[in-house]
Amino acid sequence: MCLGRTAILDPMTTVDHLRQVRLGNLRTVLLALVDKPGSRADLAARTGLTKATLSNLTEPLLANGILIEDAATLAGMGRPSKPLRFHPGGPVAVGAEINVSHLAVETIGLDGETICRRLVPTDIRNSGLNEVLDRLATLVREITPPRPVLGVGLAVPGVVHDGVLVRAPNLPKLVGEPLADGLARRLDLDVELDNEANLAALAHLWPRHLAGEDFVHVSADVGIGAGVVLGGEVYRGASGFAGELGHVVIERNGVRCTCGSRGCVERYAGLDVILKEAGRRRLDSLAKALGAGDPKALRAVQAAGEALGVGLATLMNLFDVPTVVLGGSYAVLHEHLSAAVQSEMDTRVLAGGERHTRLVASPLGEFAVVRGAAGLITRRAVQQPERLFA
Amino acid sequence: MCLGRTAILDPMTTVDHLRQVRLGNLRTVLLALVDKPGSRADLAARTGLTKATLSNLTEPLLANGILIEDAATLAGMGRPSKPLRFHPGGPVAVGAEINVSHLAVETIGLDGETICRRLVPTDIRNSGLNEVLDRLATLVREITPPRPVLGVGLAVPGVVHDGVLVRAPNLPKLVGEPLADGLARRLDLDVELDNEANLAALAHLWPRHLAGEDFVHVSADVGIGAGVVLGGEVYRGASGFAGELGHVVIERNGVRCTCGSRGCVERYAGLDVILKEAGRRRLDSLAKALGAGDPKALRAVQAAGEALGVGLATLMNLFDVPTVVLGGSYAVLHEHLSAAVQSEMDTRVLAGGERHTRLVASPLGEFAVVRGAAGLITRRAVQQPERLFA
DNA sequence: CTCATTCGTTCAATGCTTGAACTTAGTGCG
DNA sequence: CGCACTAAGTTCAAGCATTGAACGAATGAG
Repeated sequence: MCLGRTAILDPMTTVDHLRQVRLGNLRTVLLALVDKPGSRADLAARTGLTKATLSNLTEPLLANGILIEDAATLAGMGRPSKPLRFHPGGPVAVGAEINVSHLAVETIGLDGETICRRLVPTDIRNSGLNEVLDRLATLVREITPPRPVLGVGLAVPGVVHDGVLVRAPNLPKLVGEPLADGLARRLDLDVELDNEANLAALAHLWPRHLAGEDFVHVSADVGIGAGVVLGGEVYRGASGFAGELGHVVIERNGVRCTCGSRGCVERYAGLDVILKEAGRRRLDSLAKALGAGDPKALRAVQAAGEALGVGLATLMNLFDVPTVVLGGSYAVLHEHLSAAVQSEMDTRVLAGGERHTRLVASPLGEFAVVRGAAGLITRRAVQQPERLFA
Repeated sequence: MCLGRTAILDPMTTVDHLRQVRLGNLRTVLLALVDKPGSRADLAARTGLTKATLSNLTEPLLANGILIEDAATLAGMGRPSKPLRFHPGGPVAVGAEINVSHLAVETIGLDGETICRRLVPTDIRNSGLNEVLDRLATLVREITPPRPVLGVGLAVPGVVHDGVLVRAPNLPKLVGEPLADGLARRLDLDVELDNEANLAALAHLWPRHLAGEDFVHVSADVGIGAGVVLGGEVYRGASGFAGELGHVVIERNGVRCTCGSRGCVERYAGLDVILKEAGRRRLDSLAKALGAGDPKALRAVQAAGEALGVGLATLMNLFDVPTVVLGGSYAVLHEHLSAAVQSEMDTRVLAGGERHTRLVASPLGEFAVVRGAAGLITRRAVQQPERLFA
C-alpha cells in the first residue's frame, strides 16, 4: 500500500497565465458563437467581456479565416452592427465510424452544421485492418470539402485507452491494431480514436446540449454501451472502461456472458437477444412487428426493458445523474421500451429530496456516433483555440 | 426535452485573474507544506515557483500566525535555511459524527495531525434533535483547544444534498432537520454537513493520499456506503446520491429491501446480515469467532464477500477506478473477506490492456469518518487560502 | 442639417510573477 | 583571524491581457 504524496499543481508564470486568460476568453467567445452568431457588441453582452476585448480577440480569428464579418445589419437606430459567424469556407472536422455492420463518415463545420455524410452497410467482421482502413479513407476523401481539416474523430465499438483499442468483443481482429495511426497516415490528418458509446453521448452534449446537465446515453448494438456525461465532459474512467453498462450484473447466478461473468444486462437487453426472442432478424423488421402489435415482439421488448431498467437503476444509484437518454436501437424501440425501463427505475432508484429522473429518447438517429466523432474534433478546437492558428 | 444552450464560462477581469494566480500559488505552497515542512528555497524547488515568489507569498502567512519559521538549521555549506511549517498555535478544524450507535469528535491542525479525539458509544435512535446536538456540542467544546477554529465538518449516515439530510433509513427522525444550523448556532462556528461514506473516503485522500489516484472507499454499518473519489475529489452526483453501493442490485428477484427494490447488495453484505448469519451480536465478537476459526462465522463472512464482490464488480465496470479500499467494519473483517470479494471481481470486472484492480484495507480505523469530516474543513481552507485571512 | 443612438477602436492604468543582481549568514581552509 | 566559497533569502524593473473611458464611425429621426 503506497502512501502517495498529495498531487501538487503545476504553477505557471504570470505571463503564461495571462496567455491562458486570453485563450480562456477566446474559448468563451467561440462558445458563444457556437451557440449563435452575433456582432462584437452582442458577443460582449453575452460573454460579459468588454467591446474592447472582443475587437481584440476577434481580430486574429477574422484574419485567419475562422470567422467572417457579415454585411452590416440595419436594425433600428445607431450604427449598424456587423454580425460575426464561422467562415463558411473555414475549417471542418471529420467523424468516422467503424462498426460491425457498417462504416459511416460525416463532415461538420465549427458551427456544428453537417456538411456531408455517408453510411455504408457492410459486414466487416471478415475484413482485415488494411481493407477496412482503405475503405474508410476513401469514404472520408469523398466527403471532405476543399477546406482546412482540423482532424478526424474515429469511433469504434470497443474500449479505447490511450488511443488504443484494448477490448472489442465484436471486432476482435482490430484489438491492439494501429487504427488511428493507420488512418492518419492514409489521410495525412490527426486521428483521435474513441469508443462509440462515448461519442454518441458527446453528440448529445456538443455543439448543443440536449439535457442541460449530467446524463447517461445508452445505446445497444450487439453489446450495450453507456456514455456517462459528468460536468460537461464524457467520463472515461482510469482505463477507458467506464460506463460498461452491458456488464452490470442483474442476476448473479444468471446467464453466462462472454465476458466470464454471469447475469450481465447485455444477456437480457442486448439487441441480439431482443431480436432472437422476438423471432426477427433485423431492427426494422422488429419495429414493424411492434407497430403491428405482434405479441411476441412486444413481450421481447418489454423483457429487455425490464432488464435494462434494473441495470440503469443500479447505474443511477452509483452515478446519480438526473437524465437517461435512450439512443441507437433503443431510441427506435423507445415507444415500446420506455414504460418497462421507467417502471423498474421508479421502484429501484433511491428517492429523496426533490430528486427526479428523466428518461428521454435521442433525436439524433443513426448518425449520432459519427456526429459525436466529428464533434470531438470541433470541440477540442474550440476548447483549445490555439489549435485554430496552427 | 429542453434544448439547453451550451454553458458559457464566466469571464474574469485580468485583475481578478491575477488575484486568482496569487491564490492558486498560495494553494500550491500550502499543499507542499501539508506534504511536509520546508524552507522557502526548498518549497520553491518543490513547487516550481521562484524564491522571490515564495518570500512574497509566505510573508502574510507568517504575519497571520498560519506558519511559523523554525530556527535556522545548520546543514552543510552556505547560509542556513529556516524551515517553515504550520504554526502549532494556528487554526484547527473540528470533525464531528452522528451515527446510530455513537457520537465522535476530533480536532486536527492544518498539517492534519490529530490534536484530540473522542468516541462515545450511544444509541441515539430514540434521542431527539436537540438532545443529540446538545451532546455533540458539549463534546466538541471539550476537545477544542484554545486556538482559532476554521469550522466544523459534520458526518451523518445518510444522503446529504445542499446541506440537508434528505435520506437516512437508520435515523429517520433527523431527515430534513436543521442539523448544520443547529450545531452552528450552538458553537457559533461554520458547520458543513456531509455523508459519512463520502467523508470516510475523503480521510483516505486528505491530507495524505492513500491510493495515489482514483479509488472507491467501501464501508458497512447497518447500510453499505461507498465514497467514490474521482480526480482527487469526492464524487457526490447531482443530488448527493452517488455511490449508493448498498442498493446496487445483484439479484433482481432477490430479497426485498427497505428501499422498495429487490436483491440489493445491502441485503446480503450489510453488517447486520453478516452478524445475524454468523449468530453474533457485535463486530468484535464476530472478529473473535473468525480468529478462532468458527465455521458459521467464516461462512457468513464469505457469503457477504461474494455479494459485495458482485456489487463492486458492477461498480468497477461503471466507474473504472483502479483501487477499492475496504473501510469501517469491512476493514476489520478484511482478512476473511477479501478473498471472496477479489474472486468475484476477478471473474466479473472487464479486463483488457494493462488494467489492474487493487483491493486494500483501510488503516484508519474507527476515526476515519471524523478525520474526514475535519479534513473537509482543512482542505477547504487550503484550497481557498483567502479563508485563512478572515 | 443636427441630434440621438449604437457600434467599434484606441490607449493609459492595473497587478503578480520573474530573473538577475544583491544582501545575509553560515562553512572550510590557510 | 581572515578570505574565499556556498546557499538562502530579498529587492526591483519588466512584461502582458483586460479594463473603462474617451473617441470616431455610421445610421435613423426630426
